[in-house]
This record gives sequence, C-alpha cells and structure tokens, in this order.
Amino acid sequence: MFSTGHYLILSSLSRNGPESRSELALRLGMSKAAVSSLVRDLLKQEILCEQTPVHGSGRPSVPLAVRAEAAWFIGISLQDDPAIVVLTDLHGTVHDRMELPRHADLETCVSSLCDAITHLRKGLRSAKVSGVGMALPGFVANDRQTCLACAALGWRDVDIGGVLSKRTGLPTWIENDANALILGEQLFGALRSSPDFSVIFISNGIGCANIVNGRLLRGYAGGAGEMSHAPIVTDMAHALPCRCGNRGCLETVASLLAIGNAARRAGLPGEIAELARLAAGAHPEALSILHHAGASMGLATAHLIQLIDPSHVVVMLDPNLRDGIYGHALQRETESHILRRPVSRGMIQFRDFEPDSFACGAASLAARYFIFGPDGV
Amino acid sequence: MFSTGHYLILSSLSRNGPESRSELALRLGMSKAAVSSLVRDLLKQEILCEQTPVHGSGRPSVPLAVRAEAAWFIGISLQDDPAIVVLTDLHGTVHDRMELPRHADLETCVSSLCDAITHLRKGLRSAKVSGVGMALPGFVANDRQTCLACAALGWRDVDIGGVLSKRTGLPTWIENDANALILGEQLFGALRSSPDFSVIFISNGIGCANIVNGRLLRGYAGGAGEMSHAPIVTDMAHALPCRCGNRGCLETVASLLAIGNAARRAGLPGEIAELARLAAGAHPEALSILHHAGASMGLATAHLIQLIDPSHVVVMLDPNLRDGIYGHALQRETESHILRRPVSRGMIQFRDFEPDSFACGAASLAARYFIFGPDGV
DNA sequence: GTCAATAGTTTATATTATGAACTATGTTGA
DNA sequence: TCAACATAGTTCATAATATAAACTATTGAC
Repeated sequence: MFSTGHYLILSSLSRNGPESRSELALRLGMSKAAVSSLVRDLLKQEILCEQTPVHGSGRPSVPLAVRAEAAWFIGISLQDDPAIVVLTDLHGTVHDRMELPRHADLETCVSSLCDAITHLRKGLRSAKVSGVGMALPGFVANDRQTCLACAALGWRDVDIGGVLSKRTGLPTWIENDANALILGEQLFGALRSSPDFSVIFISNGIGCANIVNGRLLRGYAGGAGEMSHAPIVTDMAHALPCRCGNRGCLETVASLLAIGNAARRAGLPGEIAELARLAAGAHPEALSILHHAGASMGLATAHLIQLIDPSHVVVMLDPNLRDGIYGHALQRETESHILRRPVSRGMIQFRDFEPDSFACGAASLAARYFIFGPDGV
Repeated sequence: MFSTGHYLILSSLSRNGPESRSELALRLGMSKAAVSSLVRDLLKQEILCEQTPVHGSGRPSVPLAVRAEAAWFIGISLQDDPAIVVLTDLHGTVHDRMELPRHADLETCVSSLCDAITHLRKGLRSAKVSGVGMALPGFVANDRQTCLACAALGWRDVDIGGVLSKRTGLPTWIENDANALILGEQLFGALRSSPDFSVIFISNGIGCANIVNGRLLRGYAGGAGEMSHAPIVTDMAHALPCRCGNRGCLETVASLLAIGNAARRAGLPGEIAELARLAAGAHPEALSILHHAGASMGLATAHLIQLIDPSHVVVMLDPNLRDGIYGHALQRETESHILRRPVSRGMIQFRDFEPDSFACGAASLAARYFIFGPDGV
C-alpha cells in the first residue's frame, strides 16, 4: 500500500509537527519532487491535510499536518482493576472510554473486552478502527502478542494478543505497562521530538522505561529499565526483604505499597493522602518515611541519569507525593548525585499519575504501526 | 562509489562472518539477484573474496569473506603516556605499532603523531591507509573531530581531528576512550554479533560504554555510561570526596588510584601487584580494601545490568585484580543484586587490560566508515 | 508593474531491487 | 554409470522509487 517514503513523511510530520513540502525535503534529505509525489498520495488518502499557508518572501509555504481523524485506535490497560478501554484518534486524543472489571480468566477477560470494543466502534459510525493495543503489568514476548508472565493476573504464556486479534479482526499489540507508557509519550507526548528520555511511574509498584537513540531500550532479555529492584538500601541492617528474593530493593522503600507498609508499622495511616497531610503538618515520623522514600527514589534516578543520560525524566506520581517532601527529596537527591550538565534545569518533569495514561500508551502501539509502517521502529 | 546495498553486504559479512550469497539474501531480505550483483562489484574491488565451497546436497555454496588486506587503518591512543599508534587491517589485526611520548602541546603532539603515521604507512608499500581514528580520555564533540575537554592533556575545544586530517590527508575520527573501546569490540571483537552489551574498564579511572539496539549509547549530552561517578557509597560517614564535587562516587573507592590511596593511608604499598600479593597472603587490611573496592564495583555493575540489560558485560582490568578478591567480590556482588535471568552464566567476561586495546578501538572508528559507509551507524 | 524569492510540479532519467526463467554444480541412488 | 534431484548462483526484462533540472505558481518589495 504505502512505501517507506510515505511512512517517512508521516512519521516526520507526526514527530516534528506540521511542515511544508520543502521543509520535509530538507529534513529528510529527499528531493522536492519525491516529497511532492509522496505527499500527493497521502493527501488523496486524506491522511494528511494542508493548513493555511505561511507567508514569507516568495511563494507561501503550505504546512502539512497529520489528520487526527485519519485513523482510530483502541487502547486497553489492564494495569489496574477496573480495566480501561479508550478510543483515540491519530493524535492520541481520547474520544471515548469505558471502564470494566478486570477478569483474570482469559475467556471472560477477552469477552468483556470485545464487548467494550464493539461498543466503542459503534460510536464511530462509518470510520474504521485500525488496531488495538494493550498494556499490562508483566513480561511480554518479542512477538508483542503473548504475555509471558503477569503476576497481577496470574498469567503465564497467555496469547492474549492472538485471541483478541482473532475475535476483533483487528491487528493487536501487547506491551509491558512502562513500555506502553513511554511509547505513547514518544508518539503523542510533549517529548516526542526527543530521541533520549525516560519515564518513571510510581504507584503500588515502580515502573521505568527509556527511549534511547530514538528507540525503546528493551535490553537483551527485555528487562531493561528494571529500576524497581535496584539495590538502593545497602545498609543491610535496614534493608527490607523484597519479593524478588533480594533485600533493599528500591521498591521496598519508595513505592506506594512500601510507604503504606512503613506507615502502618509506625502506627500511622497507610493511606497516602492521609500520610501526606500528616507530613505537611510536620509530623516527624510521616516526614521521615516520605523523605526516605523520596530520597531513595532520587538515588535510583541519579543512577539512571548517570548511566543513560536522558534529556528529560518524566516522573508520574500521585500529586500528594509530588507536592510534598517526597517530591522534594526525590528532586534534591537526584540533582545532588548527578554531574552538572549545561542543561539540567527542568530535567525532571513531574506529572500527575492518570489512569488513562496506560490505555493511551496502549493505543499508541497500534498508532505506531499506522505511522511508522511495518518496518518502523 | 558504493551504494547502501554494498554496505549492507559488507557489514553483514563483517558482523556475522562468512556467508554465501544465498544466506546473505535470506538474512538481508533481499533477492538473490541483488546480492549477486552487489557481491560481484565487491569481488571486483577485491574487498571480498570467495572461500572454498561448502558441499551439501545441490550446488555447493561459496562463502564470501571480507578480505583483511582490503583496507588499512591507523589507530591512536592518547589514553596513557606513551601514546600508542597502531596499524590494523580490516579485521582489526595489528600489523605494526609504535609508542611515542604523549605531548600536551597540540603542535608537538600532531607533529610526532604524523611522523609515526608516515613511518607506519611506509611499511605498507603500495597499499593505502583509509583513515585514522583516535581515542582519548575526555569529551568529544558530536562531529567526532573536536575534543571538547580532556583533563589529562589540559585540552579544551581542541580540533585535534581537523588538524590531523589536514596534515595526513586522511579522514579522521576522534572518540572518547570508553566509546572507542566498545566500538572496537563491536566491530572486531567476539561480541560483534550482539546488539546489547557493555564494556567497563578499570584503570586509574573507570570507564564504561554500552551498545544498545546495536548502536552506541551516547545519551542526550554524550554523557551516557558515566558510572565512574555513580553514587555508590551512601553512608556519608565513609564517603570520600571526589574530584567531581560530590562524595562517595564509585571512582573514590574502586579505581586503581583509589585503591592505591586507600592502601597508602593504611600504611600499605600503593602498587596494585604488591597489594594483591598481600591480599593473597590473607593480609586483613589488604583484603578489606580490595574487597570493598570490588564489591563497590559490583554494586555499580548491578545497577548497570538492571537498567540496561546487556547480554554481556566485558570487564577489562589488571590481572592482579581479576584473579584475587577484587574480581571475586565484583562478580559476587553483581550477581547477588540482579534479578535472575534465564542466561546469566558468563554474563560477566573478565579480560586483561591491554594497552593496545584503545588504539585498536580507535582504528575501528575509521574501519566502521569503510564497512558501514557514510550513513552507517 | 517588474523583479527577486521561495514553493511546489512536471518530466525525462538514473538507480536499485525484483521475479522468473535460466545455468551451474554438486549429491543420491537405482 | 547416469538420470533425477537439490541447491547455488546468474541473466534479463521490468517495476519501483528517487533524482535533476527545467518549469509553473504565488507572493513581497521596490
């Protein structure tokens, strides 16, 4: 259908925003003739549209933009219960969403998801959905169809992608939660033009993913970005045992679960909002717990920055954590342990943890295929 | 001269070893006709050669190999004094070498290097040198020609590559020491077919570089792999100040310099061989110093493995360190802090620290251009 | 109103890969 | 020994894709 050239145009416009044919030719190192011809095809297919001309000296240039309504995608997040299903356009904007109970049983799970997808597709009338993406907390095989292991759902070697694909008739991609998040950020987010950035999210667990050289850093065994079990507490007298078998892992101190546990051990409420309120009121024990957690997170972040050198680190977390001592400790500890760089201001970007983020990231998995093509990154 | 296709063939053969035209076509996803034609050109240019046919059922296949003598390269290491200049072939084999005093003065430095290069070229008779690579301890600009900063030589914004290139008439590439090392390993070494591996070297300082998705991980500001200032000693009572301004950096405990300093503070000899001998004789202080150093190195390595997930980590160090408690502590501490993976045996590969390694890596910078072409990675 | 400047198109052509038929060179087994 | 088969590699007509250079289009500026 489309050639590599078409996808080059499409991905450049998606990444760098609207540009004229001449600018595209310059950026992509192609001839104006080639761009002209490729753009013609994409306009005819109504995937691109021409924006109002920009006047300078000489003939005005016509910025070309990717049409948001050119394609629609379904994104599913099994990150939490309830599961979330969203319908997005080609810009990543959510047009409709549903929440449904998350079932561990494969058959029930697929059935309820398919019902939701059917319902969302109906709302679209004539327009077509191009693909489905799913994010889940666990390991996913290289084929991006099979879930190798998911503790939360008790899955092992579950071909959830294949089953979904067969039932919906739509191409389907599966991805680990953190990976889906960062891929969504890369395709739709503010950092989309940066080839080197990282995303960390802090919820009950801690997730992390990295874009490096413009591509997702997966690593040899798909385990890259696993900061959650970074050995942070090295003082073995205080290191708590972790479910991974080691002691002192980051997630034993810095995750919501760990903070809640620490609070309850100290006789404080395990609710994060409550604890943050206490800390804001200068409650010494609450302050200590949150400071230790945030500083540990900061130490791990410093390791990440030193090793991977991203332009930005997006940290998604509960606003209660962000605005209090946890966020401050995180930022201070990170900055005090990295080598000063020319630009380190605003390197850490806090962002609210929103439940739809994972579903949006999931939808982006399918959108990537549309934008980058079959050989795309 | 050559097209993308030619470079595809050349880099595949270089990376995956000799293969027949049919195998190449399969691996590269090209038609047999295309491969046949491209190979014909490369044979005519005497860059490839045909090996003895392999018999199976049907017509024997003819493995094609990159001819070592097809191109020659100069590699320069300014890592230590004396500087080292090597002449390598297209397989990375050193055919000749020279050592010369390392001059900080640009003019003197370039002059003596040019003399050495001229001498090495003479030994080649008719054959031509295709390019020059240089490795130095410091920061190098994106153009791979300019040294931005080099503490050892006191250089700032020195266009050493441009000057060398002008004087020798040869294309020249400059690279940071660790980067040159891993790029050499990727082109010529045993791990050349792995797209995800890391190299660490431990000398007076500590260097680290990573290949990720088949490409060098440079990071946003070119600072990726900077493990030398990883915050390892978090117990501030014992954290030593580092030249970077922070305290407790890895290099304040695990480098040769740090070990020597610690030994001298304890009234022991600062020589690494001496110290290792003492430790082998169960000298408690020597053991303690080396164990602490090795374990710290292991902790940092564990962070690296968790975040980047390489298939292998090559650790280059003094044999005295490798065989004693330092090496053991490094390995044990690393393995105890990483999540178990299906294949973790032999993940850490110790290798002797050889002075020519950097110069070979430097030569590989020029060889890359020959093998991967102008658009190559 | 002409000219300079830049955007975009047309068209003939060059480059590069492909598919399918063909040749080459062996092994296998009656 | 020789036909049958299997696989490797080549040839050649063709398709796909990009290019260069000349062209048209559309404006601002003087």
